Amino acid sequence: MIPAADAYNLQFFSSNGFLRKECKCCKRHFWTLDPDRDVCGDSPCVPFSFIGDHPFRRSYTISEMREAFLSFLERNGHTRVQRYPVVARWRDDIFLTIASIACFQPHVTSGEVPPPHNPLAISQPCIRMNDLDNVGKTGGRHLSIFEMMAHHAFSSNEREVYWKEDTVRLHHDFLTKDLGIDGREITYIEHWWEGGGDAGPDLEGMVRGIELSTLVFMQYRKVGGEYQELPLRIVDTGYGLERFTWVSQGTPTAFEAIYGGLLGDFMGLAGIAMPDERALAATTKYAGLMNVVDAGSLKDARVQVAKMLGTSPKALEAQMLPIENVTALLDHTKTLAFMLSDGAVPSNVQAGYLARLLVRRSKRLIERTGIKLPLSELILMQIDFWKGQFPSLAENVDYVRRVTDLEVSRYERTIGQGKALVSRLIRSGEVSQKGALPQEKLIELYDSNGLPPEIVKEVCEQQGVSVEIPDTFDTIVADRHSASKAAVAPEGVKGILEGLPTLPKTELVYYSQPKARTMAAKVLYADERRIVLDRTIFYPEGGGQPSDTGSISSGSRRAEVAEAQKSMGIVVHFVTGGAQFRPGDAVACSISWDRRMSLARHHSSTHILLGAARKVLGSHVWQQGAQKNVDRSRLDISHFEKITPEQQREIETTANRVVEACKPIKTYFEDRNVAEQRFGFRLYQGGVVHGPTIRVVEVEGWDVEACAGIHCENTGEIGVIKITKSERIQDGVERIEFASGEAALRAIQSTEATLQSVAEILNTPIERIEKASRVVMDDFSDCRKGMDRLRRSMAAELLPVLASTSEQVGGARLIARAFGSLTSSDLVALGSSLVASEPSLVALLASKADGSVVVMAGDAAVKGGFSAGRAMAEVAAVLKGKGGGKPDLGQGRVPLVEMERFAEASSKVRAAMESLNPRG
RNA sequence: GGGCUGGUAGAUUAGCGGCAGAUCACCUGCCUCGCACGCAGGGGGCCGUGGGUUCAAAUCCCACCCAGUCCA
Repeated sequence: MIPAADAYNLQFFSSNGFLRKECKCCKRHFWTLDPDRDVCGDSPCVPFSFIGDHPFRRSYTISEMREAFLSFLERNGHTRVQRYPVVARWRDDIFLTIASIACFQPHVTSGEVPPPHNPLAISQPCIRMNDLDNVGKTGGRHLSIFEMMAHHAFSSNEREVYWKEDTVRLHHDFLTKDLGIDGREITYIEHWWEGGGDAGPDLEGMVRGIELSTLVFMQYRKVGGEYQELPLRIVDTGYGLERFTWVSQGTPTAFEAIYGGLLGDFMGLAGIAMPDERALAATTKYAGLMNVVDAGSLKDARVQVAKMLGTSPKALEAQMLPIENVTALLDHTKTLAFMLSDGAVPSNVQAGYLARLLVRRSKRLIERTGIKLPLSELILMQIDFWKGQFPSLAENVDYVRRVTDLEVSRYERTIGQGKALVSRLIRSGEVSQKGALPQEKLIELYDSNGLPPEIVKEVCEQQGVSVEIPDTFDTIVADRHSASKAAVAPEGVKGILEGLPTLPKTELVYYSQPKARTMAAKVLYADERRIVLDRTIFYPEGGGQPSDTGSISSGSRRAEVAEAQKSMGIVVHFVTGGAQFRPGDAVACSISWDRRMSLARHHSSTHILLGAARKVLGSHVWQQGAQKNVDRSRLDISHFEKITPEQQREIETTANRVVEACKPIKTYFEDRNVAEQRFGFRLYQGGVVHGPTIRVVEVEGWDVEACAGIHCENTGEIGVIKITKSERIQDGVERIEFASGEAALRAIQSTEATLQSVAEILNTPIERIEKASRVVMDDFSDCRKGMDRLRRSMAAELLPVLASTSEQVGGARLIARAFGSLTSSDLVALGSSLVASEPSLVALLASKADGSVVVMAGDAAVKGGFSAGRAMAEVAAVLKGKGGGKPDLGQGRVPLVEMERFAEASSKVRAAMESLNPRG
């Protein structure tokens, strides 16, 4: 979209003497106080020029800068807001908090929920993984974690907070008055911003070649290709804390400014000294100038910098590479510290996968830098370094250490197994013949076995096999996946309100009177399968809790309610026989009480179990999903390893203690912002909750969640909770299945019944069932072994007897014999002994017990051209059976009655042997 | 959520329709003062589970379970 011509024509600019210019280099428009300036101020149009010469009044540390910003805004009418988690659990479209505004999407930006304060100021740690490869190579312009300082103002038609003028003024004042930057150093580049479906004009604040801030004015929603006005006009600013700090210090890279002494610590661990500051500064400047994006442009930059310093690119690389690795590691470990402390569980899905990716990259960086400490120690160093500014980081230290160590050992195992796989592949012939590993294999090893190409190359070259890693490796992997991507069929939204007139919202009596079993109401709408009432006690399906069932009646008229659904605040009862009712009818409602109580017990149990799991397994446990039902329910939780039987019992015991304690379960509606402040984001276990008010379910002193479901009023009503099963439904997610109340009793009884019937089968009392089953299994095993031995000895004993019955046929000998009670494998065992002792022998053996026939031929007979398989086929044809095989062995089966004609079969084999050339 | 591998003796694995094998570890004996020693012999397998196809399945097909891995 082309923004309106006056979108950036601010009073602020004109009255303060700003001039609008066009950059002679990139042609973008920008505003400046300097009449002589003709470039926009962004790199690559101008180089970084703050290194060693910063334009601030003084230097700031990270925490000083953060405080300067937040207190400046507080002085200017903003309220400071605490940072949000970096794992964006309130969003279903992104995994990580990627910007400060992400904290308020979608509920605040859509206008549904008021912001916690308006205007507000925040410094939000954000994680972005899209430029991981560049981290460390650009002097700190790319970081996987950074803090976005921001002031946000949300204006509507009812209330104007502030818009462009005040935003730019605030920005300019902060930079000039508080930080002491000369106004002529600052340029504002005109830009159009779009993200997450929203759009608006924005101004980029540039100082000395680096973008310090972005001032976005969100005012459109992009629907299709059209821009529609948003109900809110949102000031979405972003001030890069790390960049502000960096520029204020003028250090060669941002890492000195961000990490201070920690950088030196990491360098010390890697045993390297800081390289020449000139080289560092030059590299950073050039990286900015050349807009390094890939390996190619990095190489170019190196050549340039080397020329400038009068050294060779190789020497420069040798000097720079170690520090690039250390700084990247510094960045990755900080990101991990935040993610893991926020409870991210490394896995193969969602945010967990990003955590896994970072662990693996970091592990490789550790190896390259030669650091001897385990990754978990480095992450703990980060926590130690940052916990003063972010106290919550220190709360999960045990979990962070355990999960990191576990994850690293998993990675080592994967790599170890992968290397063995590569070695086997090399030995397998196909590869060793060519002396090169096909590219297809290289891709497959990565895609299926997680082996990075560099490691494959390393292993291969050690064994003299060449490998070529294609430049487009990542693209090839991506193509592999996009080709096989199945079309996702969007599920049609059930139009439960389809065809209904406009109706008022239903009064939800199940909330105000949760113990009401019956209720009088008035019909507002009725057709054959749907009834809408003015009020209802039927809980509609939602939040993993199924709907109530029951009946709606009036005198002799009665409709059975199979299900209730809610949409737009209206509860629709799905019934049979709804046509009997008319709008205005007074009706009596009645719900199936046993069902309701069972559902409530299971739902309350879910909350109790979640709390118990958190207590037993750790505070990284979050609900990943749940489904309640009348006799079984399940709760999915995030956890990094299989729940052991001991842990399962402990969770069960802990949960039942809460039941026994008869704790009150309070449910109430609360302002969203108030509830968030009091209970934090633990509230959102059940997923995204919409609306300005949320319903809080509080198991006193145990668990608090935003939840719409129907609960018991006291934990004692649950009676008992029995965990029936726990399983791993995916990496990082464990499913706990359980039953509550009477259903729990039934579950226990059913297990007992199974046990009972097993005991009957084993003919033993339950108390001795373990021992008895062990004896049975041992006996079974002994029997198998005994049978094997018997077979072998039988064959050995039959051997001489049978051998003496052989007759000479052509150049070979034949033994043909049908037995009464052998199996097919007995025949094979016997036959193989026979032909082993006499290479010219052909054995035709059959069993009258099961109709199996075996033909075996010794080496000499096979060399002579005899085929046991073909002979078998002929035998099968004669005896109306089926069979075949290889030259040395044929097997088949024929109907038992045909066995009487075994002699015919043997003459057939004899004939086949006679036709052979006796000398082979 | 989607894709791809793989599950065979305690461990690592070969076999990929037709007699379940190897190496290490284990046990016994011999040899050496001893070196992850050498030699001979031995024990140890519901070939992940359940169906199906077949005369015949570790092997092919389907479903499930378990493990690993890549992508969003």
